[in-house]
Amino acid sequence: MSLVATRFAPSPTGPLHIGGVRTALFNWLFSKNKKGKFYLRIEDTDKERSKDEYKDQIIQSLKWIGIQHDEKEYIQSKNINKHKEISEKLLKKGFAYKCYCSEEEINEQKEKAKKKGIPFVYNRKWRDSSNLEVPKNVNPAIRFKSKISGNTLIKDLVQGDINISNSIIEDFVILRKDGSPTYQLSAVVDDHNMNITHVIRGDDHKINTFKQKQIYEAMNWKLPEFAHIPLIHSEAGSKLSKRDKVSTINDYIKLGILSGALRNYLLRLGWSYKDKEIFTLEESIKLFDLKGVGKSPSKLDISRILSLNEYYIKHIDEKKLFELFKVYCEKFKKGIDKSKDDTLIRSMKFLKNKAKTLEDIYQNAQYILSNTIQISSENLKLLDDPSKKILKNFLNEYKKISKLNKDNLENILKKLIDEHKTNFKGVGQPLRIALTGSKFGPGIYDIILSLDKNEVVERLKIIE
RNA sequence: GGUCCCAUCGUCUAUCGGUUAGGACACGUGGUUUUCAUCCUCGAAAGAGGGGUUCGACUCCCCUUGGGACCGCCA
Repeated sequence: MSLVATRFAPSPTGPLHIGGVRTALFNWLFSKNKKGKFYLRIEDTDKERSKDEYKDQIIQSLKWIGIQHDEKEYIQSKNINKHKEISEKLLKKGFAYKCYCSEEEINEQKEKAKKKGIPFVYNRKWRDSSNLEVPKNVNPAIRFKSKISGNTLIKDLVQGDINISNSIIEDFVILRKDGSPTYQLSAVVDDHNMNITHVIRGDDHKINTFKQKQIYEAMNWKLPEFAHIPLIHSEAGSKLSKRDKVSTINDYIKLGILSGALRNYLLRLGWSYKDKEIFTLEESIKLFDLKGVGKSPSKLDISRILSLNEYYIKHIDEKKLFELFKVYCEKFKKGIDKSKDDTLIRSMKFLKNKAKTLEDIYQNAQYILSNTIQISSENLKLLDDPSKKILKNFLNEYKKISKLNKDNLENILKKLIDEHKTNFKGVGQPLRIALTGSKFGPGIYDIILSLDKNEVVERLKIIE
């Protein structure tokens, strides 16, 4: 079994944030690069906090960004019996023991440790309990018998060699008092059963590797490779929190970010390949490796995301862009009337040139989307009598045209500029305001050409 | 506090002992343009500090400083 297998193992206790998405991406990319498998495992052994809605959110997020897991997602809680079985084995083999300490006792130890300013390590009271009296009516927790002396070395594929003294690893709990397995046990058992070859996860799991390695050794199981990737920091500079405004995929979808852009951004956050900035999905699969992953944490940079998004908006197929736009509007704005579809599809080619996000397209397409044009009092002032006269003349000429194109329009405008002894702005601005209500927006020819002829007439008529 | 990790422009990063330290975003300038943009030109911008090793260090080693992670019967 030399087939590479990676997994992403989130706990459904909250919405997945983009740090997690990046971890999933790296795992997925790594396995696909090696023509291996990528699994999704939902770690729901914390029954109190796990929720189905979060599980769905996680799966949706991954799907949105283009990550597809092999086979059906694994639900960790379904394997609880297997985990318990292993715990039993460890107990029998003498690698684990029953701990009858009460919560109060443990808390007391923690308090003491805190006061002394030393790290809390469980005092291993029940490790060798031959002369202790087992209390009645107390369910024990099962603790793993960690090594007390010596050192352990982990060869991390990203971080390099990490060496720590075994004495700082406490006798961690593998089975709770209520008989349920903890993460340390479940993760190892599942990784082993799933034949995971590479565990790629956030830096914050590094210490767990030293605990988990001991379980592998006790069970005589093959140790997978480990790679701990640096965390993503918020713009403020600390670990990404669920409270950060832009931390979940949905936050970005709401902003009008395209999945390709975010995928590309996340890929380049902590990983690089020479000077290359833009990666198609195929390229990223082909080029991804763990060597390119940096060691230092990186900060989230929204302007970079926006700029990448701008690139993707400009380079995506226009029909496709329209479809995405439509979905975006349905979800976050008002649904688009079918009658506008053709106009919008045609207009994408210039709308996309002034947009960093789908939201920008929405703003610039207002003159198409809404049937009534709102003109602010400030802009209304710009439509003075001379301007109105220009508009009137324009309307007359415009009506006469049988076949509209840019050349025709250009001729009319030139003529008007001449006749009224003004410049392009003198004609263009009133036209834009009358047609769109705004001083800003797409090119005036684009606007006129994108609108139906009678629509243009109607809008100009209103200006009296 | 203990343990571990990290350290190049503001940000993401390239450099695998010898470079005028490169690219991208953001920023500034100039130009094209029909408004806003786009686009193009040019520019400013970095090896945290101190010791070594070496003919030569951003690159290797040590210390300091700074930042981060972990220290749950959460995952």
